[in-house]
Amino acid sequence: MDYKPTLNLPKTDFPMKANLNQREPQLLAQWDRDRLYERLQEQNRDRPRYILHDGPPYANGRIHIGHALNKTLKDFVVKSKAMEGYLTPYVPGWDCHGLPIEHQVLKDLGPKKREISQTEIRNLCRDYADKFITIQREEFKRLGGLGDWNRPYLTMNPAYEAAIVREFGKVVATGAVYRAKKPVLWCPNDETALAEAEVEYEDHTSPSIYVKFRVVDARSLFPIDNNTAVVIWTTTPWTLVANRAISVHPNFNYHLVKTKAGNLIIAGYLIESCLKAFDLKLQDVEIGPQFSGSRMTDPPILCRHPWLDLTVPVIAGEHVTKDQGTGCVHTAPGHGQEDYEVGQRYGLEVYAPVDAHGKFTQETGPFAGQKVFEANKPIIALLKDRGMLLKEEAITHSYPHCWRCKKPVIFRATEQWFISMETKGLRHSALKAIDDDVEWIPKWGRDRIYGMIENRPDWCISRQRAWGVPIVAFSCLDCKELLFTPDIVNHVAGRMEREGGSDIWFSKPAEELLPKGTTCPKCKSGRFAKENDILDVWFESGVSHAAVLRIRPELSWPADLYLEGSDQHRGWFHSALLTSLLTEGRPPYKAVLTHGFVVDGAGKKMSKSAGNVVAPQEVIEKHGAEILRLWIAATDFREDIRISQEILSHLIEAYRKIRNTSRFLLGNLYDYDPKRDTVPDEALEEIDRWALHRLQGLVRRVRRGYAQFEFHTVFHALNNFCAVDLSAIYLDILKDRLYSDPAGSPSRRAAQRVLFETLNALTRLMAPILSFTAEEIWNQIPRGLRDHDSVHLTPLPDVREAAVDASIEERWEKLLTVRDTVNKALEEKRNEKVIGASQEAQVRLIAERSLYDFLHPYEPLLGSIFIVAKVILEPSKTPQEPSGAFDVVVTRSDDPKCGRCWFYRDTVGKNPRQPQLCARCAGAVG
RNA sequence: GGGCCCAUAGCUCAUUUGGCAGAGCAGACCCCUUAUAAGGGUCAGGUGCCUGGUUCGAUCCCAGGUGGGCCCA
Repeated sequence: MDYKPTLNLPKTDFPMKANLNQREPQLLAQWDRDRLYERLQEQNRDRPRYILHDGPPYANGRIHIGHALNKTLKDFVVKSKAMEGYLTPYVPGWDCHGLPIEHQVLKDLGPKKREISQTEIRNLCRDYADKFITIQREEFKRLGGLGDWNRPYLTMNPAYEAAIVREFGKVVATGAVYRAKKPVLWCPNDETALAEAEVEYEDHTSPSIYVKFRVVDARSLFPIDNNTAVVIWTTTPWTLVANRAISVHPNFNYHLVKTKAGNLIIAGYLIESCLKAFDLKLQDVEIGPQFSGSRMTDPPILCRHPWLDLTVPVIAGEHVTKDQGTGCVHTAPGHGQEDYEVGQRYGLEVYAPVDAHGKFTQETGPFAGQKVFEANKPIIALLKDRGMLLKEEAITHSYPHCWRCKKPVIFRATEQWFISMETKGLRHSALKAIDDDVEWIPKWGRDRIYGMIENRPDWCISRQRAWGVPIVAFSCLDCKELLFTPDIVNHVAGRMEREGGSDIWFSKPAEELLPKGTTCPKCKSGRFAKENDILDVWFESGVSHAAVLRIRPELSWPADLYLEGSDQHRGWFHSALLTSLLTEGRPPYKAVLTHGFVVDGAGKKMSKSAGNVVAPQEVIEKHGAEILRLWIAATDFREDIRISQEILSHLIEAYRKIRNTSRFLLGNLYDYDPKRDTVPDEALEEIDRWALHRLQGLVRRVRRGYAQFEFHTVFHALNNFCAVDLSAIYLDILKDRLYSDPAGSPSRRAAQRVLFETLNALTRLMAPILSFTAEEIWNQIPRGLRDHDSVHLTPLPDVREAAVDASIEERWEKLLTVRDTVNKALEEKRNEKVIGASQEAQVRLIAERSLYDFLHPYEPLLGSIFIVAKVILEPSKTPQEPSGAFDVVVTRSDDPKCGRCWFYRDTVGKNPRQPQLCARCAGAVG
């Protein structure tokens, strides 16, 4: 006879197979339809706020795995904080302006780009950004993140643009903004400045020359004569026109080398290679006194420019290298980035006598009007003439070229806008704020940003581009006076806000933008020119704390948390900190959490060329966003995070374990109604209380994990709890009671009570991470048994102190150790084919006295704990055994097998009405 | 080349500060077929990146190196 129908086997609609890629969109639709985000805000509106401020991704391209990582981590924070009882408005944003979009638009336009206006280009850029915001928004939503996706902040919105201008105005009002000349990459062919991203490095042949700078004052460091010189090496002879110094490395040693070509100052490391270049042999020269670079610069040795009537100092520069040249570096602050920086430290003139066409200006005398590259020849001839040229040859090296015209570019100093790190003490206040006002998670984030702020140059905030927000400033056409008072800036900002954004700056003349009747404070003229530059996009996103946190009523300032990749120590954390300190006097965030980068299974960075890129869309398509979320949760994100097929397949396994465990819980609650069936505490067996105790431990660990943003501990705790405490121990032992005891018996109801509490807690604990699955489970709990429609509206479970029992933990640790040994003995007999299922086994436990005394009260339960037919407990007769020692003897049970519960029982057949059943089952069948 | 960081079983990670290296998953083998494209059990797995140093003792502290990541040059 088949007794299966008489058992209380699990029943549930919750499918074993997740089919996540189909089910997830349904859940997303449910959340959308139920306005889950809005309801969560409404429900928690009187709670304290927790503001996670979203760093705006760039509105360009599809999302990659790094985006998925970042947005999902943010969702973990938002959901867990909401469930901790905070009001958690989350407003996603996009960074819309900037070069990459402008590039792409110009590239798509092709030759037509020369025919259309700046406003038209800006419109195309806006369309482009809009398109990708739409795409990215859908891709982000697909990840399951909760937020105000319908009302994101966009840096190109008129209100945001106005806020940018107002913040710029505030910064101007502090007096920290100034204009100065700075070298930028310049394409003489296209007559435009280029950003670093706009240059391509190509091989280029340049003249390589060694030039003597005659020493005029050696500061008594060494004797000099007319033929004593510092030797420099350069591949851009034309920049010698703008030479203002010679840099040496303070830590290098330099020698005076006496040769027939003169007494030459060269770094020790480089003497050999230089002599070779000069066709000199070591035995032909005399190596004179040596001295460190720092001695040469303090006080500075003075040299004579090779042809100009100019004295140039020797200065210290860390950028000097020992792999090429002479260790003495020609320095032209107007024509090189490092030259500029070192020049700033010494107050050198930023001299760049080159026009937009790349031609020398009038002040260069004989070279005026010549293109700089063409001027190399006459300059070399001049050096040779004056006996200052030691060597000339051609060299092929990597050199920046314009991405558009493919021609070599130059460095050329132009007027730029800066925010000073010093005049208003910005550097100092930033460093202090980093230490005093911000929590950096992990802690080394502090060191990283501190070092950057400590060393960074002034912030160059101007760009010569079309797609951005203008630097709102005017200059008097008559007297060149600069006009950018806070009042004027705010006036323009107001108009931008009301009149469709920053386009009006580009479409209207200066007089229409200024307040009516504005005159030059200096010369009273009424004719003005607009500034042409736009703001660095880092300034735009940097002020989001003002443009978003200060503006949106549901948000507040400062943010509790900024959460981005570790590259943002240089980026958004940095720009937000500086702007906020200038305008608010304190940082815009209380804490900064950083995550690492996604790398492949071997720990290598992902790149198209390496072919190791994992696309989030593909993972979602194949396995579901839930698996992606689980991957993110499983890894310690503070370090680099690996992803590979292998890693994903392990997570899929872990997911199945959690899912199936939940399914088992659900399946055994089909006939349970807590209102009707809850048994009192006394009805719980000790193992039930052990399970509840363990559950409290899980709650404690998981809550701590969320509180400390250590999601991987949450994952591991959930995984271990499901796999070990539940699946391998408690649920395995419980099956007999659940299936075979009468459906309404107190023993079964006690088990169900535990399962219900466990399911409820487990589902909520997993909800911030396994958001889809938790909701799917929640949907399966009968409506009357849950106080919220969505699991995401519930609080995290609290540790129920009444269920915490350390003594149970201790006792069961011992019992489970005995169980392990019994399992080993069972396995031995299984391999000897004595038994198959453990229900066939009879176990004789011969225990040392103290263990015997401990086990004795459990004797009737041991069979169920070990899931065997029968346990016979005996005290050991061997004297003086170590405490806890015991023997296990496993035999096959002599009793018959119950046809219903499959245990071997001596009560089988005792009931004549049910001859195939054990006493318990006979009673249950009735 | 510089700053910051990382390196423990095939994978993901280990409970508070130096004290005999642990989980889960994967693997191999076995059981069950009443969570069933599920469930249970047993076993095997580590020169804790390398080399030195401090210490009674180091995976944990220090120095150097190797490999990797981010940022900068």
